[in-house]
Amino acid sequence: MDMHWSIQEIARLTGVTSRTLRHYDAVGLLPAVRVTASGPRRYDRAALVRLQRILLLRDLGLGLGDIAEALDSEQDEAKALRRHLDSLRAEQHRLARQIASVERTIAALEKDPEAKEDIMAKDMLDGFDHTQYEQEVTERWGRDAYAKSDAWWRGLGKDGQQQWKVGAEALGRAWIDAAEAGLDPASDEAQAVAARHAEWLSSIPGTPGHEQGRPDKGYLLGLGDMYVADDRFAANYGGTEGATFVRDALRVYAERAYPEGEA
Amino acid sequence: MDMHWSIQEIARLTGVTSRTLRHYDAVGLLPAVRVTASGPRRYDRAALVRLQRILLLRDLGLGLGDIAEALDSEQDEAKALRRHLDSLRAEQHRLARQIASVERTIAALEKDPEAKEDIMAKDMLDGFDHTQYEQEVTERWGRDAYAKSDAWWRGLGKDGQQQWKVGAEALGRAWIDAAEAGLDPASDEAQAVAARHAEWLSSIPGTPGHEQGRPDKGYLLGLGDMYVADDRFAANYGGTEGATFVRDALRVYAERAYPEGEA
DNA sequence: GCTTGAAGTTGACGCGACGTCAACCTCTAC
DNA sequence: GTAGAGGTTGACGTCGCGTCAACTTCAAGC
Repeated sequence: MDMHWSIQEIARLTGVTSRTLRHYDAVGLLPAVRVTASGPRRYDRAALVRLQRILLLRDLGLGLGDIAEALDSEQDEAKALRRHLDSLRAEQHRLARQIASVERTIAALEKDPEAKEDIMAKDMLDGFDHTQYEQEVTERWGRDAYAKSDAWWRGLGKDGQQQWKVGAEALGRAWIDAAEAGLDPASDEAQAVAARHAEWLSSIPGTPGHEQGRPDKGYLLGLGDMYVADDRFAANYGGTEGATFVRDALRVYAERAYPEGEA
Repeated sequence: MDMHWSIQEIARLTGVTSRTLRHYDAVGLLPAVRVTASGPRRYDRAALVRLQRILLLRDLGLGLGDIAEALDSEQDEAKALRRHLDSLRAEQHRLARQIASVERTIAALEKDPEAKEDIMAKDMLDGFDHTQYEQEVTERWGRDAYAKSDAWWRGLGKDGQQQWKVGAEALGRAWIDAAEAGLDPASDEAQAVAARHAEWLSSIPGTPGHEQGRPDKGYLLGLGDMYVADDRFAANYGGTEGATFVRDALRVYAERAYPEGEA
């Protein structure tokens, strides 16, 4: 009645490779008994039972670290499994959103094959009329602001205009990602995007606050409302709900970045 | 009108880190222009456009290698995206199955908390009555086969019996995984499990074919049918449909492993 | 001229769970 | 003696960068 098995016997028995067993030994997940320091590994019945539990949890998708925790801290496999389940569900939602995005992109490519350049990397130098926003900007920030802004725009030149638009695009993607991920507008991730947004705005000459190196608080809040209210702006942030997320995040950012008494 | 930007400008513009840009340069995905070999990297408008396409595809979940292929081989972004979509869907199904498994395991743990040992690592030395299969084995393979088998079983001893059961468990998991993955019973993966199954069977003294080092062809096929017909056996392979998968895979294996004329 | 700072450069390690050599030892069988 | 089976210990590769570390270069302020 043998009291132990060789590494190959365990491997054949359980269907894992001997390399895997050596790895589990190396990381301490399944220590093997050794006669001499550098002699063959031997496994006893207790090891075999432990390996079975390891494999069960591994099949359920847990990482080796989590498996070690669950097995060693005794009594909370269920807790570990529930936590794991949450992360699996989150991953599934992420996948679902990604699949939807890929489908939309494919559909757009198929609908208008010639639009590839537009979709894949809109040059945006054509088809974008900066002046279409004249009324909004003028009404909200005064004729002077628009005049400065338009002069700024024409003064940028081709490269500068593209630079501005690329920044807007990148921010749009970042906002959409954050909103679709279901983040809290007050979360660190969302606030980091808000900070990028503010920095980007203040880099534009002619915008209120440009001289101060950071956007005017009222301007920031007003922009947020405008994104939500106007579909043309909202489209840049994934529609009205995306724009709402942007507005909320900007509000939180404004409250934090401009303490009491500041304009 | 500047014709190029520094690495930091591109980073701020697009929201990626400079480390990422260096990486893309290093792997050739987005080569930068350099004045001297070890001087600063410079990016022009073409690079900026390429980077936008890279980021779009990256957001859709493609790997850098796939992105490089899609961008360089021109004209088949849609093809690359469709292939990617397939893998995303496969991953989603895998996740769904895994979630279901975790849920079942949690439910089992909650329903009977004391069954933890049974579920997590059934010792199986208790509660498993080898003799309950006497009738089936006897009827199908003759009283002599059962007598030899039973003598073998009792002769195994505690360790040997556990060894046998652990092998059966591991095979069960492998079969269930293969069946749930939607594999073809004739696929390489399924046939590899079938080969393990055959090897495991032939290792048992008293089974038809043990002396030949490989199971009797008829025995193998008969077992497959028995797994499907008898729920108690089928339970080891995830129910009737799992057992059906096992039977089909074993049939294919038998046809291939025992060419014409062989028994 | 000297210091400091900002921005750039090239390595190199780390992550996760092993697969996959490579080089070597040891025991048994012929 | 030699071949083969089965064991050992490294060490590299995977994927997409994050994160130091150590160094250079350039412009501004003292």
